[in-house]
Amino acid sequence: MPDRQRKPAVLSHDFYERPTLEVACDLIGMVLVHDSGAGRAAGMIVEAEAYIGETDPACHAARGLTRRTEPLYGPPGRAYVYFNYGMHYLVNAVTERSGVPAAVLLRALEPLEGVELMRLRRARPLAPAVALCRGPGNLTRALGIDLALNRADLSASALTIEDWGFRPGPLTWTPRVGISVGTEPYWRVLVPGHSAVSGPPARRRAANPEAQG
DNA sequence: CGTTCGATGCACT
DNA sequence: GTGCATCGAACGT
Repeated sequence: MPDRQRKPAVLSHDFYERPTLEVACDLIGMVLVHDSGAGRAAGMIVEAEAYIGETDPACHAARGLTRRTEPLYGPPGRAYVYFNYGMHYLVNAVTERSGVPAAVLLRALEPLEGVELMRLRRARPLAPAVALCRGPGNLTRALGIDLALNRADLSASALTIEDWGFRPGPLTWTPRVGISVGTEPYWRVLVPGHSAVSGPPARRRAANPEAQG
């Protein structure tokens, strides 16, 4: 667990109302917290991806405004949660400003609180703690995030993102993963070498802190 | 170590 | 009917 350097502070809407790539890298080290009836679970964000506008072919807004993509066009600082592959919920933080469809997909967390609750929710409760929130589908499962939290206010709801003072070192940017278009830009940001980052073990080990900033 | 593939349900055309 | 911003088990090497 990284050293905590200050008391938790919930991120305000201003944090999200900025260029999406800035928000994406600044989210690394922040803490996603879900306070539910079942209890509290939280983890530090170690991997994220930016999806930016209707011209980004991998962004859900590439095909325009629909009922599903409506939250992307809404105010920044809200959650955009959707259901994928028939079994996984994925959570994004909406960025930019109203009318500009953009968001940051949260892909992996280092568990900090509620590890036992995460185990109860996960399909593989015996996995090492660091693997409980590795991958975008896994982290929503571990934190109990589903469509009920779509459009939730990330500054004032059961689902928040907070600054606990963690400041990971230099970050690495790579192409986004799991998509068939829009793989050119390096819009995935992560803590290099962190064992909670998604992907095969070889790739996680291969990352080194010198990679890039 | 690597790759392949089934599960599973919904939004959108 | 098609295609997913996935996961992990089951294989092959």
